[in-house]
Amino acid sequence: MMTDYTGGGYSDDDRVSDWEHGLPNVSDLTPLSQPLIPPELASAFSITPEPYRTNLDVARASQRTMSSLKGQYNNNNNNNNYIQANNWNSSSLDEFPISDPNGDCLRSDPRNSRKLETEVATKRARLVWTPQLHKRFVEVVAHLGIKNAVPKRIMEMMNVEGLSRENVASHLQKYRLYLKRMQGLSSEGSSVYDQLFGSTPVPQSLREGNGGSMATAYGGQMVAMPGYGQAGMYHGYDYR
DNA sequence: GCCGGAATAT
DNA sequence: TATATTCCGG
Repeated sequence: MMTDYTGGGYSDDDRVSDWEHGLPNVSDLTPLSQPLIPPELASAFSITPEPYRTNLDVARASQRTMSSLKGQYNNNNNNNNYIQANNWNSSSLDEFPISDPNGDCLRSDPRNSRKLETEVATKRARLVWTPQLHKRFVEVVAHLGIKNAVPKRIMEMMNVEGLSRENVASHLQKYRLYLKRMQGLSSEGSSVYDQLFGSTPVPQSLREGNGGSMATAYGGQMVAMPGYGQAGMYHGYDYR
């Protein structure tokens, strides 16, 4: 793909920069959501008007384009649309409640800022549950106890900017599945899974709840979600 | 209308 | 598979 007419230190990058420099400014462009032919004009000339597109329509279309391009070239820059929390300072359970919205948290990472928020109604970027976030999640669930560990409460107590109730609900669903699965697999003693993945104990408060009635809801077994073990390694990154 | 949870979609 | 979205009760 790289051609060989790069000479005299004029690299491809330079050429791209020059090319980019000649591109029109964003403000010079007509928004895609705006029809090229005004509806009145279209009807006057018996032209079928373009379908109305909202900014959201445009955003989705462009997202489809980008993801199809991404799939086509399968490059390694695949985390551009993803939220990652790499610098989450986790804190232990006894430090609750945590109220540090401006700390080193989820959206403080530049990659987490939503693009073109004001210009286009973008869909929220897909959340990545890093080990830090997951740890926080588990701590909060433990703190709340099973009765109160519902998405909204968890979300509030996690106190992570931009984290939605839906994010939490989805993760909670999976977490419960793991708890149930582990319970089944290791009816007594430690299972193979514990040795394979390392294990995160089901927090005591999760078993106690507030009323203390739900003693064996999950059997008091050791449970871990794969990928969130204590080793601190996830997707090849060392988060410790 | 809000919410939680399961089912389903991407 | 991980996460998002939809669906259905309460």
